[in-house]
This record gives sequence, C-alpha cells and structure tokens, in this order.
Amino acid sequence: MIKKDQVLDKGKMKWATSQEILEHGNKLLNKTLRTQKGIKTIPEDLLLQIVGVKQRGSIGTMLEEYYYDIQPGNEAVPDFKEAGVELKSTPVKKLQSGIFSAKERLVLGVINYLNEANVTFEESSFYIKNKSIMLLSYLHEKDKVVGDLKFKISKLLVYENFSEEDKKIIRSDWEKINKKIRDGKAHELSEGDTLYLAACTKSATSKNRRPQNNGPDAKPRAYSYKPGYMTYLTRQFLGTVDDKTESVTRGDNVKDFEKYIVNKFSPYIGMSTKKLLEKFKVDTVAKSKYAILANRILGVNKQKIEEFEKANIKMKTIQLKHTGMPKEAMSFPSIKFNKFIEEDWDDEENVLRGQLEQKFFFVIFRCNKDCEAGDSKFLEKVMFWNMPATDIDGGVKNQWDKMQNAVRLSNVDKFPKSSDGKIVHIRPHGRNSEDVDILPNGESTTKRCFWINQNYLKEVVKENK
DNA sequence: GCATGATCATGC
DNA sequence: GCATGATCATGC
Repeated sequence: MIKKDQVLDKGKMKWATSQEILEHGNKLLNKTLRTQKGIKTIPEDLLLQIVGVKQRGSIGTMLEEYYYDIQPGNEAVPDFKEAGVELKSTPVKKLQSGIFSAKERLVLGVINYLNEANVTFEESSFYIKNKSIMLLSYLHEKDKVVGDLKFKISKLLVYENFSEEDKKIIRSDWEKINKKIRDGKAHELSEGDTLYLAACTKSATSKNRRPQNNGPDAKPRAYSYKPGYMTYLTRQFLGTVDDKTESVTRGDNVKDFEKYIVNKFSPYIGMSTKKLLEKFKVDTVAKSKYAILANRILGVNKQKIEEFEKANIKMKTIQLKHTGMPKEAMSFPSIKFNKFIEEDWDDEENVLRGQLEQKFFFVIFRCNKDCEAGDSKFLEKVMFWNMPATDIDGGVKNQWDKMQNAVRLSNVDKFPKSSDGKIVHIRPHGRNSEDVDILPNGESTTKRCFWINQNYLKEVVKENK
C-alpha cells in the first residue's frame, strides 16, 4: 500500500497532465537524445548503439527511463498512469521524392485473448492503454547511432480527436477482431481482416502461443495501427501531402467502406472492357490499363487511392478465361535470398506472410468464349479478399519451409513447383534470365518469387459470388 | 491446356 | 537502373 502511493506520488509530481508530457516531448523536436538533455543522463554506451533490428525498443526504453524518468510496469495501464498517457516512439523515413512515410506499424499492446473476450470497446486494453498517446517519431537513418537520430514529430495522439470517419472504421476494426476472439477464433486472426487497426503477430519465437477461450492456443498478436495508417498520420503531422493520392469517399458519410467500394462498381458489372475503356477515356496500351480503369470507375484520377493506402489494401486486376480459370498466377516481389534464409515464419518481419496477410481488392475481368480471337472481355465482379489464416499457416507455410530449406542448400531443383498444389509456388521473376540473385553457395540463379497458384485463385474468385 | 521459364512496360 | 505488376512463350 505504501509502495503504491510512493509510485503514484512520484508520477504525479513529474507528469500529472498530458500538457506537461507534450511540452517535454516538444523539446526534442529537431534534436537528438544526445543534444537534448532529459530528466536523467543517458549512458554513453546506450547512445552509441547502432540502429538496427536488435536494438528495437531501445529508443523507447531510453525515453522512458532517462528522458522522462518513468518506470512503466503494468501492461494494462498507460505508461504515465496519472495523466493516462501512453508513450510511443516510432521511426519515420524520407522517400526519394522528399515526402515522409512511417517506417512501420505502431504496436499498441499484446492482446490477452482471455480478457478481451469479455469487454466492450471502451473497456478493452486497446482503448484504455492507447486512448491518449504521446507520440515521438524520429527520422530513421541507416547506420546512425541511436543518440544521433533526429526527432521530427512530438504529438498527443488522442483517439477521441480522430476524425469521425476514422473512429468509425477503427471501432468497426476492433469489433471484427473482438468477434473472432469471442468466437474462439483468435488463431484465425489476420492483418487483412481489418482496415486501420489490426491484430499483428507479436512473437519472440515461432513456437510461442497464447490461450483463448473455446479455441486452440493462438499466435500472440498485438493491436496495431497499420503502416499505411501511420503514414497517413505522419504526413498529417508533418504537413506534407502525396500528390499522387486521392480520396475515394471525398467526405461521403460511409457506413461500410467495403460495401461502398463494391457498390461503385455495380453499375458496370457485365459491361465489356471495350465500352468501359471508352466510357472512362482510358486510352493506353499499358499493362496497367485495367488498374487505371478501376481507379476511374471509383472516380479517382490519380494513381493511388487514399483510403486503400491508409488501410494497406492491395488492388489487383485478374483476367479470367471463359472457363473461370485465371489466365495467370499472381506474382509478388522477388525474394532476396540472403534475407530470406534468415527469416523465421512467425517473425514480424516475415516478408511473404506480410504480403499474404494484406487485404486484397480484386477487380476481375472475364473472357467470352471467343476471347482469344478478339477483345471480348467484360467486367465480371469485384471483391475484397484476404487469405484465410488456416491457408497461410498451412499450405503456404509448407511451401515457405520447403523453399527456405532449398535455398539454404542452394538447391534450385528443390524449389516448390505449382504442380505440388499447395496454394503458392516458386517461379522466376526478373527482367530476364540475366537478372539474378546469389545463393548461399555463391552461385547465381535467376531471381524468383512466390506466386499464388491459378487453381487456388480460381476457387477464391468463384466463392462469394 | 497446363506447368514452367522468360520477359515486357511502367514508374520511381 | 531497378522493382514491381502483368503478361508472353514454349515444351510436354
């Protein structure tokens, strides 16, 4: 009892209000942890740590222990207990074009599946811990030491001050996550389930599992704001805009974002591509012409759709033969062998899993019977989709394991083939056969990537007609 | 007609 | 010049 009071008094003395916390944070703007002194002096060896994966969290720890001098303990309450404020630090990066984006998602606390099954939104650990965040973002620069990183953002991120549209989406995201937890389906959670707030994997080792009610133990996951949403916030705070991005809702009062998007296409379902390309004045021979057409149908004239970027939704066009079989498998970026062999399946950094856990938006065109003879294609349908977690952790993981073993052995003959029938396979993916990457044994081979099998895509596209 | 290898086109 | 999304080409 006495101990508890002492801790509270200490906190109260220093950081009773969010305003004090913010003002102390503001001192770091355009400064570094070396040039701006905090409450306690940071030991030199900590400042000299090189920025890298191993030191993740060290900046956060330095801000807590030295810059603010707080000792957050309890996971379920905010770091500044009195003020009810959570402290977060996160990297931003500068793109070639000069604009900033978030380097990664913002992790908002591991989900306790047992507790969260019984709470409302306002009672959830997400809300209680993160309704008010002291956000300190620093510019990520490779090979710099931690003490030399420059802070660019110092803001109070107050949930209730988010726009009504964003709050509606985040609350509905939370409801979707919560429903799976209540239904004993925590093991089926996926990033792609939701738009801005996501349940991201969070595990030190691949064997780590957490219990849930009414279901098998599930991977540890944390609430998080998606990278796209963090990029959106970053640009708002820094006052920079991406002039290639355009809003699709334009302030419309949208009840259900996915339905809203799908409905925009409904007047054009069944129309021939020829007619559509004329109607929307898409006059190009580029391979991306159907993607451009999809944007135009949505009323977007620029390259990117703001809400899709915010939600990390990947738009893909699919061409079907008249039989319903996709004309092509679906490719992903090529594999970097040297990084790939170091990955662990459940790593937050796992590239393939990250790509497949995204939410996809498919714009599907289909050939008439005489398609090969002419251009008699039509818009068949559009759909949002994300790969079921059971497929990702099942067939995909099998192929990924197989591929990792093969690359580690530098054995090209053992790369998984599409005839194995396990959702994904490996194929070349470079500019040409001269475009190579280096295997562990030093030999070169054409760049490869994972492809989603045509047969699997066929079933996906057939579903929920 | 499919499986696999190879390459094109664009934008950054 | 390269990454990426998309598509072509060939042999079985």
